[in-house]
Amino acid sequence: MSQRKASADAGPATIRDVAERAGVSVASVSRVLSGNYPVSDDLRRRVMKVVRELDYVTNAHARSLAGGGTPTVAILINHITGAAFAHVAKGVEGAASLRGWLTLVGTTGDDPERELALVNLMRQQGVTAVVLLGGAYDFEEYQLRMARFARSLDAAGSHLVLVGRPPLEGDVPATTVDYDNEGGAYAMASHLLSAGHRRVLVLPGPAELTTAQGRLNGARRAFEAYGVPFPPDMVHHGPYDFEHGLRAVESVLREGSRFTAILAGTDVVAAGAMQALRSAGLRVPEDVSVVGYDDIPLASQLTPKLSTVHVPYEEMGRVALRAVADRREGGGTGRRGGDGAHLILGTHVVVRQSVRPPERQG
Amino acid sequence: MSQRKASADAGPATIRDVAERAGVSVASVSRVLSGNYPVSDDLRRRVMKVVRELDYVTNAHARSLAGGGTPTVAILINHITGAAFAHVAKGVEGAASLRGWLTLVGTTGDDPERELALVNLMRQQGVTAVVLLGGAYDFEEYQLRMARFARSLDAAGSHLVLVGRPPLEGDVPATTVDYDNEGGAYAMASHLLSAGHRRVLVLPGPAELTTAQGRLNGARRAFEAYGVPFPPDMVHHGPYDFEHGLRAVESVLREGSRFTAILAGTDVVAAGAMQALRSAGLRVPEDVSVVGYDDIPLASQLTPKLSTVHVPYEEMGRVALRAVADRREGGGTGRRGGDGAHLILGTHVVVRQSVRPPERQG
DNA sequence: TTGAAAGCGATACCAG
DNA sequence: CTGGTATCGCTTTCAA
Repeated sequence: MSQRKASADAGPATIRDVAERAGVSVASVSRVLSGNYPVSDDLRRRVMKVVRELDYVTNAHARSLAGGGTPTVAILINHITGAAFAHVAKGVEGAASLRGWLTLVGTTGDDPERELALVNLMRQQGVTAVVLLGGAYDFEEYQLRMARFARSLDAAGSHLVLVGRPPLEGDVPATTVDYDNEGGAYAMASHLLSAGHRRVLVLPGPAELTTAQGRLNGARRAFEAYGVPFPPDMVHHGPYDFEHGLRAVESVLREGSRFTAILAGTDVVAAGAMQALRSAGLRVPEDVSVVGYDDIPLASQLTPKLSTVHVPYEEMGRVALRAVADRREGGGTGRRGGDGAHLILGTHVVVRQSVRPPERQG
Repeated sequence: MSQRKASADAGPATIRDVAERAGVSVASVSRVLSGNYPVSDDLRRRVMKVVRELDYVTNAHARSLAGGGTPTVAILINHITGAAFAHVAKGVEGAASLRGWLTLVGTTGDDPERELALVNLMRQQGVTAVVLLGGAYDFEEYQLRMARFARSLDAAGSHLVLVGRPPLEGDVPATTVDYDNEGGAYAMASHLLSAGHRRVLVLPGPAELTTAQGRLNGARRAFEAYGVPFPPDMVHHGPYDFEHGLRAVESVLREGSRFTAILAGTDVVAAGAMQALRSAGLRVPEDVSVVGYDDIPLASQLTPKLSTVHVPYEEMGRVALRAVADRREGGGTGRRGGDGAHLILGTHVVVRQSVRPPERQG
């Protein structure tokens, strides 16, 4: 039963296997593989040969434990489907892999319990940063909850990044990457108003979602600036989905309310709204103008092409990763380019073909 | 300067910190936390109290090294955007987190180099399984390449799962989760043919992509079965995107070729095609019938609603994860429910509103 | 330049 | 039930 010395060991090859077979020390193998230490060409050759023979790869866990380790970002999102998420994720993952970082993904399904569990799980994994994506539900404890996450992660040597969410108040170790949500809505609504629209159906999204609130506020401010009334009965909250846009417009049409334009909370909602209008025999933009928000590919694929607010999702992802990467480089007590930092990217209206002055409508 | 014994240690708390502060052994703390060993209520209470005070979480790397460790699946995909991916990912991630597994995501950007690098990276991470997603480019070395991956991963105690890709030939330790791609195309084409269409424009996708090849073959077989000619000039290859659908139809229209229906390789391509038809003043389905493939949400959001082939993407993700999970449970030398296994899920035509007999067209 | 040995943090086996 | 302790695979001083 003394088959322990056999080369047919169980499990993957270890650094020791490589060392023995190459007739060198484990330290040397480690040095060759890390590449951040001077080694003789001969040694390198011998080691690499064995590495190839054994198809050896370093055990990342052991490496992490010992000090080295691949930096890792974790992206936490409510729902993995949804174009906006995909683009932020693309930005994060792209920037991460560019630096040799790993990307983890977890979904919370709108469940605070799961969110907590995931943050802790990521803490266990020793991730370099945790990126929380997408609008947050504006419950009372949001600030406390996030502050707790931030401190927990910070204490574990990790860092919290909020993307597309409201920043944290006070001295909390977290970075926020946001976009000018309200400004975009203000500009979009202004576009409609300046075209002459006065009766506008507003479908901001879920009432409790911070992004929806911001978009609604932006619109309201624009109306005020134009001195145009903003009747509450023209605002219909609901999920950020096609179905909601469809149903909301159907019901408003059924009630007989008059409107010349629709300001949708997202492009997908706008698509649903357009569908409903079409079914009702109404043309866009001849009879009703429609605008969206997000500028996902769908917007330019609709007929007519949808005028909307461009949100730089992918760039937000890149910026988020860069923020934590820089922070890491800068390391130590140097200027901590991130703590409590609030980066805001711009939004802008993309004018396409779904808006027309009401004079020329119906 | 002797603040080393202070509780304000550097870095996160370790199991030893907890043990000391609770006045118990590290072994006991480990037992309480693992929960898979009998401990007294008193001990548990004391330990948990300290755990909360210190906001302690176990170091996943150390745990993995020592034997325990969270099972992890890695999803490798060409491009992270794209609805089909999102749904498979949802299936995998959902099934994974249900079991407490972690999900890693990496993108290859169609680059074989990066694919290799990622597989190795995952091997280092000691992931339980690597899921390769999406059609593969049918180059000569595909089989060899994948076989190599499979063996590498297998030797490292991991497992390769191919989703939506052709299975591996020979005795290779990999699992394939596929769908009846060709069958779906056959059925879809038959649907068009039985409606009376004879001149059909086919936009299968990229010529080198296995999924596109399968869809094209399915269509061809259907035409043969109906004794209808399948002219090469009615087949236009191109990317799986909106733009391609748009351009292809525009150019065919410009050339003056006649057709009464379009068989698109994906729903997105179909959407582009519909856009081009509309621009040309052609109505769907009155003038031209259009069908897609995939059945992503977009399909039912188009006007008219798109008839297409339903592919159970999310279920494929779930099945893929279940396969590796079962394999793991069954463990050891027991029946290895996975090696070389090839699971094929069904597809079916979803009839909506984009097809009409040609007699009633134009 | 290279080798020997001390941890990194947690698990699990072996005593008590 | 609870406490020591060897061990996992690798990195990194400290010597040679």
